[in-house]
Amino acid sequence: MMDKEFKTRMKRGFWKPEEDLILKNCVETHGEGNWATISEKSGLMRSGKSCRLRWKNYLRPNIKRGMMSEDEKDLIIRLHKLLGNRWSLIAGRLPGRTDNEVKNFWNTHLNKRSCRGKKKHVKSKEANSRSPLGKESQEIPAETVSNKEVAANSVLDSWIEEMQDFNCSLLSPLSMNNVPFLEDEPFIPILDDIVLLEAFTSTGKEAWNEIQPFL
DNA sequence: AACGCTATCAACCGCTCTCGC
DNA sequence: AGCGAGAGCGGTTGATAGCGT
Repeated sequence: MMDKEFKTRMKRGFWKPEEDLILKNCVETHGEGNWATISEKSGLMRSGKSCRLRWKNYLRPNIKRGMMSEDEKDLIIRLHKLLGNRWSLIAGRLPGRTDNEVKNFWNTHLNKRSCRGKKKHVKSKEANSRSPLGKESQEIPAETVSNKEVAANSVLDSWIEEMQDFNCSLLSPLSMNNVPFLEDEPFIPILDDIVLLEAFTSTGKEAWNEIQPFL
């Protein structure tokens, strides 16, 4: 266990390449998950949390860096629609992508769609709020939506429509209170992760066949 | 060229969850 | 069953690169 003094001496901020190397070696030695041990034994003066984050987001094998592909973007939009801000769950569907990366990508590239346009009219510090999630409720003025955005929205809309049709017969046990399945978040955990993946990679009817045994 | 503004992303914070005792 | 410690998650912050004026 770490004492108070040790905690206050913890190093913070950006990681150096040599620190990455030490952490990598330590994870190989002590195993992924023993972050308190790794933090102490590495001598990096980094908290277990910090070590875990660095490993998970940058040093772990098979991390994919760079631009998101169109497929990945599409999947993020779809999954976010269903799961909300459950970044780790969404990232789990994108091989090589981390929750932090997906979250940043959503907040910068995808979520900005909903607040663009307003910036054309309101150029103030308020418009550049550091709280991107708060922009979610803002409306897109029709005249500022580009063709690309229209296309992206139409893909999403068609998918939502498909899912809504599909949900006509897919109601949660709470449907007695007229709560539609997809809007009822507490029901989602009933669906196994793998089944959710299947639901996204197949058509509605196929997904229903996959899900049914679990209900 | 200089300055201010904006976008991006790595990292931290605080809360919740899980597990062992 | 209750408690504490550690791990995990989502929200937020801060540094900085890039762009526009």
